[in-house]
Amino acid sequence: MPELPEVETIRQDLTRTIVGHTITAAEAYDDMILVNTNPDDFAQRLTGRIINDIARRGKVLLFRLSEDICLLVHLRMTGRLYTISDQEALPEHTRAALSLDDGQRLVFVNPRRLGRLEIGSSTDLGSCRLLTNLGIDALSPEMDGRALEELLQSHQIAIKQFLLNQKHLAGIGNIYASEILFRSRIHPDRPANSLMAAEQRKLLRTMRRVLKEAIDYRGTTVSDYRDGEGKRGSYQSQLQVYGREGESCCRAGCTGTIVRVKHAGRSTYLCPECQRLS
DNA sequence: ACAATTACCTGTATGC
DNA sequence: TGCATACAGGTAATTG
Repeated sequence: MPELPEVETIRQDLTRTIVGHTITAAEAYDDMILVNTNPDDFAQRLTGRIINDIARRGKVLLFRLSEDICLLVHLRMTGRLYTISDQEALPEHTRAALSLDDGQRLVFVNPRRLGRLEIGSSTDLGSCRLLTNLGIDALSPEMDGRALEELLQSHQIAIKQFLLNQKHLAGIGNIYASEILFRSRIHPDRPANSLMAAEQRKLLRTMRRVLKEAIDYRGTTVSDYRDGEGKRGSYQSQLQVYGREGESCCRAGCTGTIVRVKHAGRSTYLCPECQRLS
């Protein structure tokens, strides 16, 4: 569920609330969500560690702990990561929980069990499974016009699917792919390597603007997403095409109607008037 | 190497 | 109400 803006919002929230604290207990209740570890090892390696800082790469959160331990978290479709009080009952579908020295508890809630927690070494992040095949972060300064052009020119796959592939650039998911292409006025079926230089520049500018705006709005809550305190985001109010099939295009002077199509089984929303194939 | 398809899970909404 | 089906913001594995 969460894409770059949602994961970044959680990172900012948790940086404020849990960095500097010590983990006093760590429990995992579901083997399936663990990568390169098991419940006993999970408890043993995390207990007593101090949370030094929280980083993000694409949709992956990295909790850098004392002793060079790094806890990596990918929320996939329905994962939530937020703090509660250790006086509260664990929420339904809690798959793991970290108790902290100040009475907070960080819970990983994941109904569909597609999310993943991995324990790695801060000095050897390259060997972490959650980071393999991850391209440059979409908001990194390294993802500039030259880097994007380089990536686009070697692929003729539809631009929608190109944007969703995390090995090209990391962080964009199904909601923001539709929003970014609509605001760039690029048809989602356009081959990646067919974009003109002006379109490439527009795509890059729009991508940065939309992702940053969504972070300012604390992410998009269509259904499951919650921030680091368990609260909803608000960027859903700003969505211009996603989930708006049958509604009128919002662009001034356009009389088009938003349609929904499929790419690799996933919904794509667009305005056929604003986003032409030819 | 690239692209397309399938599989992994479970909760919710929809239609009959 | 019960049941079948479709769908969901993600990625990995498999196949061509």
